[in-house]
Parts: sequence; C-alpha cells; structure tokens
Amino acid sequence: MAYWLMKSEPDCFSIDDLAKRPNQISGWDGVRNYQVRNMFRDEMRIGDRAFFYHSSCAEPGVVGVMRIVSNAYPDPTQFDPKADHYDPKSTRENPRWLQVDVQFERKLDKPVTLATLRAHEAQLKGMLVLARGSRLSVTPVRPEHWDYVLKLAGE
DNA sequence: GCCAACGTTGGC
DNA sequence: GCCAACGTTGGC
Repeated sequence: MAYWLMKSEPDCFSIDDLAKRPNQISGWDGVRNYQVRNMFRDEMRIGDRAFFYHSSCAEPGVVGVMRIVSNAYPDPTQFDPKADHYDPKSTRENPRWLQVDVQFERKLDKPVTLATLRAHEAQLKGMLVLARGSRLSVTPVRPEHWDYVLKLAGE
C-alpha cells in the first residue's frame, strides 16, 4: 500500500464536503496536470491512503486521511462545456484526463499546518509538498513521513 | 493582491 | 526542438 498527499482548496472542496457525500465517497476530479494523471493511472492503487491537504487558505496543511477506492477512470468534467475544467480537446473516445474515487476516513484531531511541517523539515526531508516551488496537487508520501506527520497530529 | 516558480502553448 | 509568452498554483 502506498501513501499520497492530495491538495484541495477548501473554498472549492473541503474535507467536510467529502465527509458529507453519500458513502463519504467523491471523485477527485478537475486534475489537469499530466504528471498527476500518470500517477493516477500508473501508481495509485485501490486501498492506498492519502492525506487531505487544504491549500490556498488561511491555514494550509494536512487536515485528514482518506482512502483510494477506485482505479483511474475518465474525469467526466472534461467533456462538460459548462464545467470549470472543460477541455475541448478531449474526446470520449480518447479522454485526456483521469480521476480516482476517494473515501473519507477521518479528520485529524489536530491538523498539521504547513508551518508545522516546515518546522520539522529535518525529519521530513524529501517530502515533496515542502520542496521549493512544488505545485503538484498530488504527491507520493514516504511511509516514514506519513508516520511522522501522524505523530505531529498527536496520533 | 503580489509574485516566484513552474507547466503549457505555439511560432519558428 | 528551442524558447518566449502566457497561464496557473499557492504561499504570503
């Protein structure tokens, strides 16, 4: 089983939004980055765990844990002219963008803010979300980093 | 709102 | 294939 970190702007889709979905499952749609698409397709597997990370907000950081519950499949929003992430160059015969389904597992008792992560940079050396200029919305997390972040959350 | 960093596009 | 222009991300 692999570990991941997945960013979302809480104004757009927060961990509480995920927890309120039927069965607490949602498609992780809207990804329009080839590296992330390839990770969905080639590396992510059902049963993997992911941190839910709130970005572009007052307190960016890790706020909860979720589970990957589907394989990669075409993101339907790419075909919808009214959707924010509509891609006119993508077709149903040859879809360009993929998504996976995620299921809410739990919120952290104590969210781990970006500032806290940075304060522990020595122990989290190599964690991609801390890398300078890192903009990927989905990144792999090493098991030792996963455990350490949970420790920072008081677990 | 600013701006650094980075990805994508498209002319050549 | 190069690279300038442009768009996006995301912390601050």
